[in-house]
Amino acid sequence: MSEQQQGKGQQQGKGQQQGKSGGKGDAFVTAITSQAEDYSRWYLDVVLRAELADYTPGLKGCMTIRPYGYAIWERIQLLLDARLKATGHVNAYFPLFIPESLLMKEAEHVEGFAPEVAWVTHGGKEKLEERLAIRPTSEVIIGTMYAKWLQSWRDLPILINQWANVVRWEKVTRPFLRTTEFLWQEGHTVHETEAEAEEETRKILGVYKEFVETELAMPVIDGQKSDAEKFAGAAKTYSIEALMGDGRALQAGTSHNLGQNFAKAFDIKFQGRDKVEQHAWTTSWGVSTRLIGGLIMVHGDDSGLVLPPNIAPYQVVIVPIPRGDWRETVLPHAQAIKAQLVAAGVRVMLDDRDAYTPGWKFADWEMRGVPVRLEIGPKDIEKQQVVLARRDTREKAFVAMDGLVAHVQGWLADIQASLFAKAQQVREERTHYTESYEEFKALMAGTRPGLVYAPWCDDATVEAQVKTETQATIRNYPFVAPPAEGKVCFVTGRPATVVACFAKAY
RNA sequence: CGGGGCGUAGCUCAGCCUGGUAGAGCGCUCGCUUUGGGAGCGAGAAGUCGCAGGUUCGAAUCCUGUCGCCCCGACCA
Repeated sequence: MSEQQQGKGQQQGKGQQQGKSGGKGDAFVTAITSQAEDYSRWYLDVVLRAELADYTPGLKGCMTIRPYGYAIWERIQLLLDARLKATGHVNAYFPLFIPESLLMKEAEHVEGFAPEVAWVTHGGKEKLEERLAIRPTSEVIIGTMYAKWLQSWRDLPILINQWANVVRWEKVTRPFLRTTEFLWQEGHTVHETEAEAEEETRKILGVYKEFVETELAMPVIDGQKSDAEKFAGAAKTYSIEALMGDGRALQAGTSHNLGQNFAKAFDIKFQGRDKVEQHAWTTSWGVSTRLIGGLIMVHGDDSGLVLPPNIAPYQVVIVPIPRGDWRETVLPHAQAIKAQLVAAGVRVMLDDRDAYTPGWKFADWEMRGVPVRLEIGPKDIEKQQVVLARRDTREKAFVAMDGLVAHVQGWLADIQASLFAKAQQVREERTHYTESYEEFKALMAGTRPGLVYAPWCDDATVEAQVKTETQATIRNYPFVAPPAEGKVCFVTGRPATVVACFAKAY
C-alpha cells in the first residue's frame, strides 16, 4: 500500500513534477516536458513518446502515423462513419489527381488553394501534357463526376462521403495539427434547393458536434465562419471550435454550404420538377486527423496522453504482478479476467511482457493514456480482488472479482463523463465576454488567452486589424451567444450585427 | 518565405573554439538474481559524425552549399 505516494496532486495539468530529482511525487515521467515549461514541446513529446506518430527521415512536413495513433484514427472512423451512414450517406472513393484544367474552373477556389497545391509533372520519364494536382480537397473531381451522373430531380439528393488522404503544401507543420499530407473524411452532397443544402450543412455540423463531444469528450463551439475565414468558393462555412490546454482554439471540423458556385463551375445541373434545367445546390464537409491533435491537447497532462474511454484503443490494461512462477499462478487469472471483459465488449490489453517490471508498465501505459489499469497479483488472488487505477484522477481502488466487469464499465462511463465535464469547466473558465477593445487586448496578451466573445460590426478590414494587433482571429459567430442587438462593435463603435468568438488559433 | 537555434550510437548529449581518425549515460542483446510505481550485477553488440562539395598530408572539428527538425513571425478551410 506504500504506492499511494503519488496521490492525486494535479488538476488541470498545471506544472507538475519534472521527474529529475528522484523525490517521491515524481517517480515517473522523465521523458515528457511539462506543459508549464513549454507547451509545444510537451505536445511533441507526447506524440513521439506515446508512439502516435513519428517523423519520416528526409521528407518534410509528413508524419508516419504509428499503430497506436492509427488505432485512435480507426476509432474515429468507426464511430463517425456509423453516424454518417445513419444520416443517409454512403461511401465512395474518388481519384487522388486533379487535372489542372479542372482545378481552374472555380476561380475563388483556385485562388484559395493555389499556394498549397502539389503538382505532378511527370509520368515515369515523360513530361505530362497537363499537370496533375494532388487533391488538396475533392470538390473539383467529385463535382466533375456529379455533373456526369446527375440528370433529374429524382436523382437528388446525392449524399456521398469519402475517407481519403489529401495534400496541402504547408510552410509550417506540426504532427496531426498541420501536416503536408493528412487523412480525413470529406462529404460532398447535392441538393435540389438552397434550403435543403443549408439544412444538410447544418445537420452535418450537428453530427460533428455530437460526435466530438460524445466520443472525444471535447466540448466545441458551433457557429458560422466570417467571410474572411470561410472556405474558398463557399457561400457559407460553419465550424466547430475547441479550446486547447494552452488557451488557443482549434478548428475541429467544418461544414460548407457551397451554394451554386461549384454547380455552375462544373455544370452540375438537373431537370427540375418544373421541367426546367437548373443548377443544383451543393455542400461539403470534413474532419481530419487533426482531431487527434485536439484530443491530446484537451485531455493530456504532464504524464502524457489521457484518452476518453470511447476513443481509447485499449480501455483497460491488465498488468499482472509477477511473483515466483507467476506464469502458472497469476497469468491464468489475468487471462480469465481479460476474457470476461472482452466478452462484455471492453477493449483490453493484457501486458504479460516478461522484460518489464510492473512499475515500468504502469508509467508506460499512463503515458499512452489508457483510461483504466487493472493490477492483479498473488495477494489479490488470495483475496479474490484486483486493483483498479484511473488515469484521469489517479484514484486507486481494491475491487472484488465478483461484479468486476460491471465495476469496470461503471468506471469507464464515469471517466468519459468527467473528462467532458472537466474540459467544459476549463473552457468556461477561459471564456470571456467584452465590449472593450482594451480589455480584449489584455486578455489576448495573457499566457492562456482563451475565447473572447464580443459584439462585432462584421467588417473584414477591422478583422484584419484585430489580427495584426492581437494575433486573434474570429473563430466563428457562435449559434449560442449573447444578443448583438443594441450593442456597438467593440473595436469601431459602429452598430454591432453579431457577436463573434475570437481566439488565437492553431 | 524571413529571423534565430539544432543535426555525433535507438534516445539525451559531450567532443568542435585550438584539425591527428569518436566518447558517456540511458536504451538494446545474453546470463543470473529480481518484479505491488520506470530493478540489480556481470558480459556484449552498436555510429558512412544529416548529406554534398572544398581547404588540408590528415576534417566530427575549418569553409561553401544543401536537406531535415525546433522556436518566433508572415502565409494558410
